[in-house]
Amino acid sequence: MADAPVIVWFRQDLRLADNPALAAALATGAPIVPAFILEYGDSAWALGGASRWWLHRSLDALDAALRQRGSRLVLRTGRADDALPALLHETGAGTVFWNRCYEPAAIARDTRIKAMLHEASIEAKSFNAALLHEPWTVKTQQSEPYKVFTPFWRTLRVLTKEKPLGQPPKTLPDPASWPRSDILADWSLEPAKPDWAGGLRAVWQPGEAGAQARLRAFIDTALVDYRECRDRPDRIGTSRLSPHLHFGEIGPRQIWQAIVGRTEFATNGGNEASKPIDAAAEAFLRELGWREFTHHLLYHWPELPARAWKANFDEFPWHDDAKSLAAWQRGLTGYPIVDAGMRELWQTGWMHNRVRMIVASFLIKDLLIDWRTGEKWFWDTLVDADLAQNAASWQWVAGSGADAAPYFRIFNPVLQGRKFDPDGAYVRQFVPELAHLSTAHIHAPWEAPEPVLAGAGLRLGTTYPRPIVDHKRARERALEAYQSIKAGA
DNA sequence: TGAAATGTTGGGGCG
DNA sequence: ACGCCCCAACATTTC
Repeated sequence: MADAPVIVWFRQDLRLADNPALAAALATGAPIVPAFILEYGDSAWALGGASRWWLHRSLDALDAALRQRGSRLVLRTGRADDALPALLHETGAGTVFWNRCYEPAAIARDTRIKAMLHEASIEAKSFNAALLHEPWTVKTQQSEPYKVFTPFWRTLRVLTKEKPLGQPPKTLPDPASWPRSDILADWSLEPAKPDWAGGLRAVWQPGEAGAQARLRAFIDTALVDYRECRDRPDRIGTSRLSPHLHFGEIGPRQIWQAIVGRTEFATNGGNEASKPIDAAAEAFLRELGWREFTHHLLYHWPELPARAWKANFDEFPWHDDAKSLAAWQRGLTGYPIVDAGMRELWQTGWMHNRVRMIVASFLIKDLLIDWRTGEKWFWDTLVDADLAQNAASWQWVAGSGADAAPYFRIFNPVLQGRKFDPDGAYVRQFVPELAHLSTAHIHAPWEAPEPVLAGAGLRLGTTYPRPIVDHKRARERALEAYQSIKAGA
């Protein structure tokens, strides 16, 4: 059986370095058949449009990287329950390795498949490539999953020592013959008519090389100022690693190691400059901690994407307001910082985190629209759409989630704009019709005198909308609505 | 990982 | 000089 290959089933681990399933396959010395199975979306959380685009590019990149090592990526479609056994049969493989996914549907699928394979005397082993720690291993002293971030983080900080695995060898052992593979282009993951992905292509380089480049660029340029600039959408102050992380083009252990390694290097220098790097590194790793926290939450509360974590929010009197929803989605609310964010999302498949909080607060609290509506829109439009992150973050803003923002925390879009986009550069970039408005009025154009508007080539209600709600009144309305469910808290 | 309302203080104008 | 009022500026509390 020396020639019987091992199948490495790629899923959300589209990388070669620090890939435990691939490393385990290599350790067997057997030929390796790397495979990816595209499952038809039959759930509420089928791949969104932006994710499909990214996946195409990422699979293409993975295939290219494998081909540089004398291997290739075998593509199949259909239910994994059928496609995987078929591939095992065709290749004569008796072993399949994969890295775990932690979404409820994926856990159910993998559990089912593993049992089926064991039944058929096929060796099936899974590994952890996606998280710093397995969700079932991080617990409070009472042996409960953490519900509050800060104590979770304290524990995680101490627990995390693991180093990433290195690069695979220059050549992967290939099978005597390659099984049939689909043609990636036939999957139609990329948009064609119309091709709306131009803005995405301009910003992103999906794949492992792109992920590594982002990480290096972040550490070299933005990390020092991370604490000061992370909330500034007008700067490149964040890592922008989220889509790479979601697809597993880079793993959290690799990022952790790169940041900590960089810190030690700076500290050894013994100069003053090492201090801010330490603080910055800590602040950034904390965000990696939030990612970990949300994935653990979803593991322990599989209902997180669909139902309020705090049950009293089930009775919240949400508004069904198609017109306002459409204005929000298109970036036509009349609040420049909100509109800039929604248009950045539409154009680039991504939105700065600070602005995500602002637009989410606006949808939930100013428009009183159900957080699940926003969750679905983000799911379809974000290149980093991630079930755990998306669900936990929307519930965080709504106030219904674990360790969530208190319900009365309502963002004022004008103040948020002035504070985090002080020069209006972000608004001007994504809301070009406001480009010539002075900084003094850029976040509240309706307060500008008529001559100022005219001078900027603006006609409110025509070239740019008036605010679709009055924030002051919307805030009062939201507080009343929240009051109505408070009794059940 | 807010914002608004309310409370307190202290400087300066003014009778 | 003194008390009174006004109102920033800052602090606290409330939502």
